[in-house]
Amino acid sequence: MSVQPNTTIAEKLRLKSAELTAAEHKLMTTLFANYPMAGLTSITEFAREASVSTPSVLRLAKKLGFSGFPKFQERLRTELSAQLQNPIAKHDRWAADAPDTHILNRFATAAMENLSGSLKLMDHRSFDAVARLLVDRRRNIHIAGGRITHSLANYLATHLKMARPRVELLPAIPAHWPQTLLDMGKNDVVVIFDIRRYDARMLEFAASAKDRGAKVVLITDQWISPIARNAVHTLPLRIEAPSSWDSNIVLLFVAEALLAATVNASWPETQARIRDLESLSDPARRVK
Amino acid sequence: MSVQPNTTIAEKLRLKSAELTAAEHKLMTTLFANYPMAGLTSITEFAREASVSTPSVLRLAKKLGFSGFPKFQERLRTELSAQLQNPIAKHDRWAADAPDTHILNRFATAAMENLSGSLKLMDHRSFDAVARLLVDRRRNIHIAGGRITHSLANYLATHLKMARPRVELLPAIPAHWPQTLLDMGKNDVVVIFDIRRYDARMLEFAASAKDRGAKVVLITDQWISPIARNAVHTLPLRIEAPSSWDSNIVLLFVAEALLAATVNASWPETQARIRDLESLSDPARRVK
DNA sequence: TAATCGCTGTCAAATTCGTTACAGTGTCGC
DNA sequence: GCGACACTGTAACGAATTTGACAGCGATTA
Repeated sequence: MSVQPNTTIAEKLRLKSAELTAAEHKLMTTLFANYPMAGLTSITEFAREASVSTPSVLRLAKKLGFSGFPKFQERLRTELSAQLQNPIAKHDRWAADAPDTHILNRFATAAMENLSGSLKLMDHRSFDAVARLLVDRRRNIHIAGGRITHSLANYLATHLKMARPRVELLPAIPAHWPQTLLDMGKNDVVVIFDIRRYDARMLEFAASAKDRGAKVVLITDQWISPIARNAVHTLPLRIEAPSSWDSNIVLLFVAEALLAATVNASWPETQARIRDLESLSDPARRVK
Repeated sequence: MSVQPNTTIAEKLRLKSAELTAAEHKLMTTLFANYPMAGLTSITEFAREASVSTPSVLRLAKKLGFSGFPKFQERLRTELSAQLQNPIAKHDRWAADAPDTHILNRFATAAMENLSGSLKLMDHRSFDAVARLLVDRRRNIHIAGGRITHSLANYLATHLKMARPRVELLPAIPAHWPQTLLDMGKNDVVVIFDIRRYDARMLEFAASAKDRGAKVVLITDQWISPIARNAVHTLPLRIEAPSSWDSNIVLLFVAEALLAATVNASWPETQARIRDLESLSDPARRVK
């Protein structure tokens, strides 16, 4: 049996520590003193830190089964980034008694990773700035989505309409967009969902909206839609999924978080508005 | 005033993000996607990872105030080892430098809990059974949602239509439902999203559908809609959120997972269908 | 005591990396 | 339109790294 591919370098070193030479022991202790950062500098520095020669480092790397020092370093990096990943990903069994390979579990893992990845990617200041735009009741809000994301735009629009006036969903059909552009000015905010493959017509729409003074807010994926050039705020998200499509869960996450932030920021008005809405849809008031 | 020695590279990037060029933005998102490990490889690899040229990396490093790439890297390493020493910083994996009380973090925590809670609640055998119904191309699929969940029903319907024929979204307006019921028989499947406050008319609709022999699939919350009495499969989910509304993220999660399961189970046909669809929407084929 | 063996460092070749200079590309303002 | 400008990639250079070859050193054994 040869080297286990999944054992960490620390474990390998401990296992082999009996067979290590003096210089190699020095390297080991140096590495453990500041694991694994000590091994992430150049081979020269690592050697100097341990007061041995560079070839000794190389020999150690080879003894552990690596073809060279860069490979050794690559493994250290991989280990570390795995360790830095959200510990939640180390799930203690998701769906009860379903195997880890079950689509539910694979999707759940992907969703968690997308979520934590998106939070790292996103700037919370931009998020707050967008929320402020949505709270401002003097502004007209337009929500737009492409072929895939139109339902999400719809979701955001539906809920935002409950919280405040002057919210419109951009029609799904591009032929109807000019009517919306017609009245657009610097009091308007356009929230656009655009993920790959990016929609060329949506880009034109965003450019026109910007030309007319509207503020464009873009919610996109990690590869960033070209609309970003026309946007005042861009929220990039991770959307990878174990399927032939991307996952739009994080888009909904951001939509809901924006809604919550908007509602929180103007709770008294919103509460009154919702009461009003409910009384209007109360059957007791309807004509029999 | 010059560069603050104690600001992290992440903060610097966020502060300067407005002044960054397109290539630099790519680098930033790449770095954040795997922070800070992505920056600890060679300048060449980092550039390739972000699909930009090596000089662009160098320019970014200089823009942030470093004399060269190695200095930039050194800072990343210093940050990382500081973070590794200090276990409190381990929480920084979520929204960078935003407080734990920030709505983004609170919402993310809720989403994660809802997700893992839902997986425990749900029976994966029911899930598989639902997926099998959706795969069967002889059946007619109807997707229905209430006031809040109609966008999600729309999402599922839109995507399912790409994967297979005979998929219809139930209109939002109850007055149109009888037309759908008219032709419903035991070959029909009705997928209903229903979360609290449960929709009385949707319950009537489900009962009628069942009476006519259709199989009703219910996606609901943990308190379980009364429609469950008429459903052959019920998928209960957790939907609590730190806001005045519930969170529908897990509903979308189940919708996407069902889609993925459906597509996986009939990949050859689906793939052919999607190719066909794309050739139809190819502009080159359109009448000029 | 001498010879062998294994370990370690020095040195230099080869490779990779980091950097600079320059040219092409697109964009904005006049 | 048409310069001016900023941005980006290519190419070439110099610098640093990585690696292999070799020789010195010490320990162990005959």
